[in-house]
Amino acid sequence: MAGKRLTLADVARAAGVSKMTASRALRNAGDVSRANIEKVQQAAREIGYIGNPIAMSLSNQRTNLVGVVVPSASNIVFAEVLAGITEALSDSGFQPVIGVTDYNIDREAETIRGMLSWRPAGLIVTGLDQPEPTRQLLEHAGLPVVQIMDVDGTPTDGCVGIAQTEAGTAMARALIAQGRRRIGYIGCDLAGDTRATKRRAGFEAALAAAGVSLVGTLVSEQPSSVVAGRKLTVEFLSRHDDIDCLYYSNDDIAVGGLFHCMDAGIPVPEQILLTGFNGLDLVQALPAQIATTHTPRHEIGLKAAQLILEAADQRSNRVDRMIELPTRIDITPGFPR
Amino acid sequence: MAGKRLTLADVARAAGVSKMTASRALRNAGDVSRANIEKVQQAAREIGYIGNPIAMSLSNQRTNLVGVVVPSASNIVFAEVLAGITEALSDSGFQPVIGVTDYNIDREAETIRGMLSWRPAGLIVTGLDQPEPTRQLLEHAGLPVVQIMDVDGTPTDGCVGIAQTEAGTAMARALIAQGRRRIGYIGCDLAGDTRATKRRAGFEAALAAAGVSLVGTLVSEQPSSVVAGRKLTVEFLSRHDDIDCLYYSNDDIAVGGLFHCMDAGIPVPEQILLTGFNGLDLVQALPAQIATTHTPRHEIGLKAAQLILEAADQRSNRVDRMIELPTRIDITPGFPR
DNA sequence: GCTGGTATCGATACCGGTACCGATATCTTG
DNA sequence: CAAGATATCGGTACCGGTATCGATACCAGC
Repeated sequence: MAGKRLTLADVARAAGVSKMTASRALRNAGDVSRANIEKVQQAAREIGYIGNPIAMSLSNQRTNLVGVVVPSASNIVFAEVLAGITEALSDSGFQPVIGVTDYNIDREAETIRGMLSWRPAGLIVTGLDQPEPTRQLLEHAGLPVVQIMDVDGTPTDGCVGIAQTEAGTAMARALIAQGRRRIGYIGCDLAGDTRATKRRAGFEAALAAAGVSLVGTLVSEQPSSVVAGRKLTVEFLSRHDDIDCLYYSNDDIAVGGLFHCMDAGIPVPEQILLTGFNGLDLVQALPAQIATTHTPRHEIGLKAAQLILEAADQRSNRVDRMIELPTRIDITPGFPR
Repeated sequence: MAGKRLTLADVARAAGVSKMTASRALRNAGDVSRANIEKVQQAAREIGYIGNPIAMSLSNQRTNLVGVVVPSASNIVFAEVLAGITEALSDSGFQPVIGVTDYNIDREAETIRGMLSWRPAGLIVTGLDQPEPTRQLLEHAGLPVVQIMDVDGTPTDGCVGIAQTEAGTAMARALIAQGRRRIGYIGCDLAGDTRATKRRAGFEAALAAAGVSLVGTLVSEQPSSVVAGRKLTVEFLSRHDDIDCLYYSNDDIAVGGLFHCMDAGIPVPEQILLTGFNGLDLVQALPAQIATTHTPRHEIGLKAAQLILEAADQRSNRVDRMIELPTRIDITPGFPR
């Protein structure tokens, strides 16, 4: 039943050695005879001792925690990034601590501050475009920081992501190559989501370079979802009916758009080519083709965590690496128009 | 710039008081004059002091952490539960620490053990059916534990979820009421996912009570996804063609099934009524109707976290409450057959 | 036998907070 | 004015580990 938790002193007593020797024995820290190592480990096992990471952290000024800051937990994209992070950390002895900001910069600053107070072994933060005070916070944190999702800018330390602006540009070129000219944009570009904004900027720039301008734009401040995408599409089409292509800020809303088109009898992609972003699993199974840009979400999480682990391994407080992962455009030709 | 981190002693020195007085002033712990409270808080603000939760935890034997153990991070269902938990915790001063088990019971035990070593303020664990050793671990953890998703069984402490078996039963009755008789089951029932198994059991039992038995069953050990659902449906239909209804273990694979039916020209729900589980946002936007059971995923997370907060608030180490949340069947009548 | 080296161990001092209790000063009260 | 109450402070001992360094024992070498 136990009263209080067992401490190292209990192990030491059970093994008939000092606390110090017990500590060294359990950590394989040397300066202990083989006989005592076994005696201590045996004793620890028998009484069911579990170390106290809090005391350990206080003592040696570092933890086995990795802070992760994402804007949304329910968005499947970040969920997959988190899965990548957890996978990389799973057998390393490190534990992720997740913070969610809801795309709110104040909450982001607060979350980061809260995490730093725990002196984690490293920090993974979404995005490159924190406001200056937050950036300072990261800069002077004195621990490895990896910013993820994005490489369009200057990271404070490490960085793993994709070229967002370039992704928008590439898709614009691909759509033009498909012969599309009357293109609309529909987005759930939350204020805090600079990635979507960058893609859109790259997209519009490339269109302009080809002498094309957007027929119309519809931007919502709601979080993206299939339902939202469907509604936005209805609204957009009620304003602009002469359209041969729609660029959505992500797959979720593009899929919503597709569902509307299917119900409305609009041939996709023949009449309207729908374009999302991310390359979600879902997209491959759809009963009609939509274009998308595949992004390595899982791998972003994986790499980011690996960078932290490497830095922690060599007791460095910097990562100082920038990793750009490739994206891939997936576009099935519609009938030529 | 800074050399090392600021400590309470620095604040005390700056304010011209003792460590103890500074500590009390910052916590509003009483026994401090109004003048000193302001002097200390002013000093803390000026030098930019951030408390050290590690030292604090070691000292008063409790943390502001809430451990959360889920089987999957990328599954949207758990992502939404996590969102609910983060929401409930967001302004409470508590932080969630998330652990992912990948439906592996060994990893689950290990994860829980790791979390307990941090002495969190509480623990939220997915499922009621941990193996005995793990159950013991929770039982003797000496802190509030809430098991979530499921109320079909005996919780070790608190519990927030839905009646899974009953959900299966209810859907079976609803389908029979719709006139469906030739029913098949398609599931991604991972070994560790006892919820899906319970629903299926309830479903089959209710069918049997109505004198109906499943035409066929196809179960996969892969994680569920839209793509998987589509493939499984193709396989199922190649074996059993005389079907008027399919019960899937969740919405993801049901949607995959729908997509196949749409491509294959099978009228849904007229010829085959498709039935998922969860009531995902996605389902409302589909271009064809599928039936589903709405589950309060977000609210499960919310309530679970609230229970932990309440217990932590009154320094209790138990929750001792069982909350069953309602589900709602959403079924649009197809043409009578 | 004495010296220096190596292996092994434990006492002590932290890490950065908080709980507890005693000390001091001011204020009441009879 | 003595005695007790109240408000406010600080010293000290923890919480449960680890780093450091000195102590001890045993060995080889001369």
